[in-house]
Amino acid sequence: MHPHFSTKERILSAAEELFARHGFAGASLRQVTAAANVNLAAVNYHFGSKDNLINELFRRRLDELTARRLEMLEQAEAQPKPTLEAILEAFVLPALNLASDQLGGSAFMRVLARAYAEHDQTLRKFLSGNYGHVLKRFAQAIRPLLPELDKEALYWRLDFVSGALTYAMSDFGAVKRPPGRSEEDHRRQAAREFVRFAVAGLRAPE
Amino acid sequence: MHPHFSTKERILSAAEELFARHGFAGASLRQVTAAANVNLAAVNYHFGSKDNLINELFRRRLDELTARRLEMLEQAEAQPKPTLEAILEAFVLPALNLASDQLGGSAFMRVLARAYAEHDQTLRKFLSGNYGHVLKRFAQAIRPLLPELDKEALYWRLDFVSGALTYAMSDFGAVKRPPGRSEEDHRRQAAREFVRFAVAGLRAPE
DNA sequence: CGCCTGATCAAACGATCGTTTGAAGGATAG
DNA sequence: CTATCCTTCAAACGATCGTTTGATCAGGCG
Repeated sequence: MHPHFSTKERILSAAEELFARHGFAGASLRQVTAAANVNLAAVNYHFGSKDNLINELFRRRLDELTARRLEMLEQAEAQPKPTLEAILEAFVLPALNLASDQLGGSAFMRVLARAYAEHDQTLRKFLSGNYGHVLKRFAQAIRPLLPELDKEALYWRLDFVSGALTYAMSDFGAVKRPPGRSEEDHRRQAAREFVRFAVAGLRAPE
Repeated sequence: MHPHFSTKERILSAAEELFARHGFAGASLRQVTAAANVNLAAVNYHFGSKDNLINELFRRRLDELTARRLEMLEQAEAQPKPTLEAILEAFVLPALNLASDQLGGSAFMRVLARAYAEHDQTLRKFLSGNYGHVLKRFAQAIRPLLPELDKEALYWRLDFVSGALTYAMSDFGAVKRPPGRSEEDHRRQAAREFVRFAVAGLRAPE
């Protein structure tokens, strides 16, 4: 089908789409390998197990996503007067670009939202162990810009922000793309609306 | 185990907890019936199928939740000058009460977050068909209070609000209840923080 | 008592799950 | 050419899935 993509990548892309649609337990390796046009045994040959396939699926996207986020964050902090908007954009824009630019990026965002709902220890441990430092890093960056907010209130609001972002980026919501607008415009609109919303929410008077 | 609870209710409660933890496909009926201390066949006898058990699980909680929300909304609208805060509280407080007061309410909120991630048509159709009118009703109530906001922007922001609420109430977040504070105080604090955040976000200048 | 009805039970149904096996293919190096 | 290594393949493994079956139990009523 796609001879220029390797077996591993075909499996990862098919898994991304099917896990997004049916969940990790709900999509079987037989569905995945059938969609990827590879043999069933290829998953265990290349990835060892289904659990490890899931881990590699996240690693493929998150390594680059967190790198871009921290990169933009440092650029924002390097400015003489860093703004809350710039910091939030450093968090939102890389995710938006992943979701709209890259093939299957939208499916990955839905998979990511599923990961938040997983209380199984294996995946949670993997994600928080490898990527948990990013959220803390952003909290540190935001804190001096909201000195009047006590620590607990800030954490509350950051929780609200990440919840809203995850939800909004996963296409779960009611806002449908109008027929006349391109996918990219739709997502840029979403990012603009989201940053406005989040900045105002974080700045709410105590 | 709980002789004063019927078989149906024991199944519903056990399913709520296990579906919250492992997902709909990830938790088996054998796990559910074992946790509920009932026979495996009891699920198909009382509910017909696993899918219908899931539907009834939502119906048990959502009927009362939406009733309380609409009730509080009408009270807020009956005031001479309805405030955005009062309307949002009508949306938030019943959910928070469910999550903290009722046994298993917290698990139900996590199940609800999972439902948002389900793109399978069966559950989505059931939920939007039975409870989709509530969000529209709240949008109608909020709209005259934010006349400067165009319709699309309002829907965006309401999406963010429900996403933030869903994730915040599902214990996915970082905010844990401090040891010295009662559950009720924690919930009231969460509601206060959330309403402040949401009001400010909704009122963000265009 | 005998009869009926609804609930619960152990057991089994076929289907599907993740994983493993051993053989076959296909390219490269000596 | 043969030998080697990586990959792919069909087939099967035991386990577990949702669902169904038919027997058994308990209680109300004539």
